[in-house]
Amino acid sequence: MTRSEENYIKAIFHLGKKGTKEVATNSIAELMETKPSSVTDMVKKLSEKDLVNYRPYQGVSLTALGNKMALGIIRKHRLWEVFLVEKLDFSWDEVHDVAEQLEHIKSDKLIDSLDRLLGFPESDPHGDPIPDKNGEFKERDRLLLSDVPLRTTGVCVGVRDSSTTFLKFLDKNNIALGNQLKVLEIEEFDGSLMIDIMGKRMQISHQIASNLYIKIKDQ
Amino acid sequence: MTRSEENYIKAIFHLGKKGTKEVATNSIAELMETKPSSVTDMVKKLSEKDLVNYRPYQGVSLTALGNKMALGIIRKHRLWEVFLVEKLDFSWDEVHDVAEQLEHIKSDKLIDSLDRLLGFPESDPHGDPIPDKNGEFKERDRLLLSDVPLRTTGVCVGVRDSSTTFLKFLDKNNIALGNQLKVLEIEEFDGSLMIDIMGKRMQISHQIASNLYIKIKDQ
DNA sequence: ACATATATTTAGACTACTCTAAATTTATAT
DNA sequence: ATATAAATTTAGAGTAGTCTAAATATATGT
Repeated sequence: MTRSEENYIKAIFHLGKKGTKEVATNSIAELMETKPSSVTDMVKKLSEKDLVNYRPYQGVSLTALGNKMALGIIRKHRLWEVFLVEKLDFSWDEVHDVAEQLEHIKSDKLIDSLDRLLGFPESDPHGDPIPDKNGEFKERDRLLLSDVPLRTTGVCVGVRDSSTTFLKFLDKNNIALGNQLKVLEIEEFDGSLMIDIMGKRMQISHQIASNLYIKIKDQ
Repeated sequence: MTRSEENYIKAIFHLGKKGTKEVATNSIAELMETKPSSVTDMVKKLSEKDLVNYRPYQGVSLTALGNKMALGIIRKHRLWEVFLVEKLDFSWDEVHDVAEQLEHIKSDKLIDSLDRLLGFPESDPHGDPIPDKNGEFKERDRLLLSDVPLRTTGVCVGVRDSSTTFLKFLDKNNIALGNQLKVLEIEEFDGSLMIDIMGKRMQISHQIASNLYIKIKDQ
């Protein structure tokens, strides 16, 4: 696969997970910051290679093979992210661009050794799960903070939005993965929450809560 | 610079070091396994960007800027080689292909952090010097084993040929960087040597000796 | 159901890089 | 010095990926 093909496969994978199975040409174009006509061309090519299912005007989905390829790329991306944070002291908002480049390096030995060096991590710095060598990942039983009931106690395990802006915001407010938190109040009017995080009370908007994953305290 | 431009600059750098300053179109083509006509095209392009000096039919040389770029790429290549060997347990004959890919990753922060992680190494697994951030490298005072006189004592510090075949040969014969050795005999007929390496006597051909660098024992 | 808006595809063109084949320049031999 | 060989460049074409503009298909509102 060329670099460009890999990027399309990855985009289709990400769009395919959330919501419907068939991905629209325009949404791929938007995510990849390219034109719909370019997407059509590439999708035809990927279809010839049996990486996607494509019927004109009906959208695209990954084949089993395409899915496997996507998982391989995501595995590499996320392992490199862990490497950058753990070994090279990158912050979690700095890793994405470099990992976008590193994910295309082709060498099974490299990626398996990297996995070993890092101690076979199960999630990346944003809390997203890392597929293993065979493309399997442990599904995390995590919930959006905005979806849990009052008095819920849990640990912050991931972010849904991993944009620089959001991550920097979390840093500024001392919210990090692994932090304990409890929902103290839910404001009906705007959906904002009063939470206790690591012993400190804090008001957060619905917008924030709906981009933070928590794992509910045992049970 | 595109990946392809970087590869040309690197090739011109390597060819420019050994021997004359002006590099021939054909030699670039041969090294890069491409056609001379492709070289001509690219060289014109690099010339426009002020990375090389080019006069038709007269050969090519790097400009100051081109040289700086080449050193940047070589720095990255060699640092990644050290990483692969030191951190991921690659053997010295396995690193080249992966480093060829990694050398094109663009991120100053990445490469400087990697340098730090590795403890600012001065040479790669083959004994070749690693340029620092400013493109300077400490010139090693090393000599080819085939060029030193009888009874010379020294330490093996590098290889001139870093092909898989040669490196595997050295491994098989337990010759590694850092090994102490002494020249016991020089056979006039074929230039072969009898050496003592780490306490073991061994006969090596002129061909081998002329691809091994040694650093002469203090003095 | 029909007009209109939106999504998607097609057609044709452009850039970067590569190639083959032919033309041109430089080097070499006698 | 001139013929011939070797190296190099030019001309023209091909591939991968992208784009714009136009054509076509699908969705939506009344």
